Amino acid sequence: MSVRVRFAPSPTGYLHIGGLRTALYNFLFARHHGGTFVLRIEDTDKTRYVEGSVENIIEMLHWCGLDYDEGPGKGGPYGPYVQSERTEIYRRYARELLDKGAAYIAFDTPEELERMRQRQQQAGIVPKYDRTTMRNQFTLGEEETQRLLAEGVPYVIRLKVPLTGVIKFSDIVRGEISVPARDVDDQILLKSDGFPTYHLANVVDDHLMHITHVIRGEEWLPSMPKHVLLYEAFGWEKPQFAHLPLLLNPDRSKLSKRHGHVAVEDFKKEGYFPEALINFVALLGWNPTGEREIYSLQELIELFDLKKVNKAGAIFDIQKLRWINAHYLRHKDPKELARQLQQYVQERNLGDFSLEYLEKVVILLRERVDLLPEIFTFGDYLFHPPTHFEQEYFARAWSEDIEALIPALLTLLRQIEPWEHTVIWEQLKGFAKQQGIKIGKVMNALRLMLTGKSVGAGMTETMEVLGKEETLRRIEQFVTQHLPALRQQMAENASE
RNA sequence: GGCCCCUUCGUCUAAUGGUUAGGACACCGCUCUUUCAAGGCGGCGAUACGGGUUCGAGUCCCGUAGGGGUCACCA
Repeated sequence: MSVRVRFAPSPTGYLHIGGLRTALYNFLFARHHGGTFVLRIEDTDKTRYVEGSVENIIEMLHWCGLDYDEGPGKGGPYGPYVQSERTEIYRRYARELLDKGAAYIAFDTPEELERMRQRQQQAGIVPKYDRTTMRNQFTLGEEETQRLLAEGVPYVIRLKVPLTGVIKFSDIVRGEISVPARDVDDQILLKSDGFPTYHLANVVDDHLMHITHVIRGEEWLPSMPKHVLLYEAFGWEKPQFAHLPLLLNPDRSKLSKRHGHVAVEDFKKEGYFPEALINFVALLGWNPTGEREIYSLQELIELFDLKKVNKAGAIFDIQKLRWINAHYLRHKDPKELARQLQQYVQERNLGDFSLEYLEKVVILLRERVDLLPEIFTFGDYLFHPPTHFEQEYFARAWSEDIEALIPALLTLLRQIEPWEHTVIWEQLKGFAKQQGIKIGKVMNALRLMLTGKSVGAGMTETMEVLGKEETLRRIEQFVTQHLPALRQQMAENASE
């Protein structure tokens, strides 16, 4: 039987980084085995639905290269793939459970349930639905139940969990697990609004969609006994289960947006590459060798093995993500990067720059930043002449000697041909030697005049990218405009 | 609190019962050098604790401690 897995998010917001990891492992498992990857939307809670989430989930999965084979907008043999369009199915199966005696009807109001929990809490026992004292099929009797139903009194359908015995199941990553039945609650399967809860819908759909492996987050482990009971009540063969370790905040709690963003979309906006995000997230909880850090999606597919998934949760370390992103930044095709950079340029209204120019900018700065858009802050001077000059750097890099050399320097630069960094470098070295000055002093002065800041890419390379004309213009502008202003500032500071 | 899960450097992780417990991020140092990076080289740094099984335990068993998840007409 061929592998069929599903990613089943609920549309309550944006695709979460933890969701992405779950989706990724499902995807990798499916592709590794030549199976099918299904997307199913679990929107059985009308009150939590957020407009646009389905689109966001699909868009982000696509951006990451995790395209599904069956699902909303794509169809497939076991649709519909949106649970709110399948309510009839769940009602039918809930009725089947009723007929089989595996579930029962209950009429308790939310207030009554709340009071029950309070009583239990005060008595020091674990809150759990009490089948023997609440208002349900058993305490009310068949006749009364039918009467209330006929009257249209709201009701729910609950799972009839055995009072004794042990529920056992096995998990691919965690092995054998058993839970005493008395600790399992009589879960509501069908809500009074006619919608199913997760537990019913999930089990029914996984069965109907022929899912062979359920790969989901560890937060679902506690509800496994209920699901096991459901499969047994229906007489269905269970899929195999794999509960993935959680993604954690730095304080080891479940990953949340309290410690930074968690929406995949936010990482995209910040300029992370999907390859980097996938690469990073894949290695959170699984590792093929431990000796390598960089893997393409294709390699991940080839190497993926559910049995090697870790048991312990993993802290989401943004530092390492940045490092991986920086790695991709340094190894991607500069032409492609230039195209991306051009999009950012347009979004930010920074002006008109040719792809040719942007490619040079990328090559110049890619080793100095972790994220492509950081080029705009780190290398702002490549998009407009410097308007701000670091005072501390000015104090260090500027001197009377240097100032006296500017006319000669301009003359030298003007006649440099071709305007290439190796030639510029040789000429400047000769110039420094001839003037009896350290080359470093010349370079620092140039850096100050051309960029305004103390750190940046190689100076002669920067000059080449800027072009001769722009270089000369900036030097002249510095001397005529910025220098007097800087002097004045320095004087003001000194007098304070 | 009940139940369930988990525990190797600060972090992500590797290690058929036999390794000086390996790699990577971060940090530190050196190197390169016109600044800053990148790269190269090196350093720091871990089997939670206590018992047992075994010739031999990170690895198997038990216990303790710590952490997490979950206990809804949410998923």
